[in-house]
Amino acid sequence: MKNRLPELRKTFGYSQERLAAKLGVSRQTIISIEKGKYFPSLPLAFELAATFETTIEHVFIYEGKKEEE
Amino acid sequence: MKNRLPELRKTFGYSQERLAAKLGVSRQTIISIEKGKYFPSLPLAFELAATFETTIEHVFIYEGKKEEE
DNA sequence: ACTTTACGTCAAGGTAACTTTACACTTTTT
DNA sequence: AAAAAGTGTAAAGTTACCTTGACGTAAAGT
Repeated sequence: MKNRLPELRKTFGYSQERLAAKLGVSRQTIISIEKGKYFPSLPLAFELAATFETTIEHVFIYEGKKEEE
Repeated sequence: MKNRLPELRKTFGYSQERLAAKLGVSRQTIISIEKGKYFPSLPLAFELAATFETTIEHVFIYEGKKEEE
């Protein structure tokens, strides 16, 4: 799962801290998601997409679980 | 957070059990998500959207952060 | 009537997402 | 040069997601 968070965040002029505050999560959460440590919850993914005025699919690039069944 | 899971699932002719098997999750998980007990993880949301050949935004309707039930 | 299929609840337990706090490094600003 | 802003790591704790298993009900097939 790749994500365009760092680019989008910079485009919108947010620091990690301000973005975290805007979304109501911790800075650690932003860092961890940007670094791919784990996936955001679906609500947080929606909030992120809304913040950057786009879709979840545009922010997060899901490459598939493993192989298709 | 509403979702169109039951309708989409029926449209594609899946029982809860077969859908769960296809996605590699338990039937409980499908039930809980359909009933709105909790939100799916982002990867699972992607898998669901892919299964129903649409977008996450079409399957799940997010109404904002502060929502009860 | 009985078995199967489908949907649902409840409960105990594990793991992943998220939190808080603290510390370290680099770059920018004063 | 010192402070401030921005990014990063790590540890320990809480909560949300997901699991397995048992059980109940009702509809549809033998």
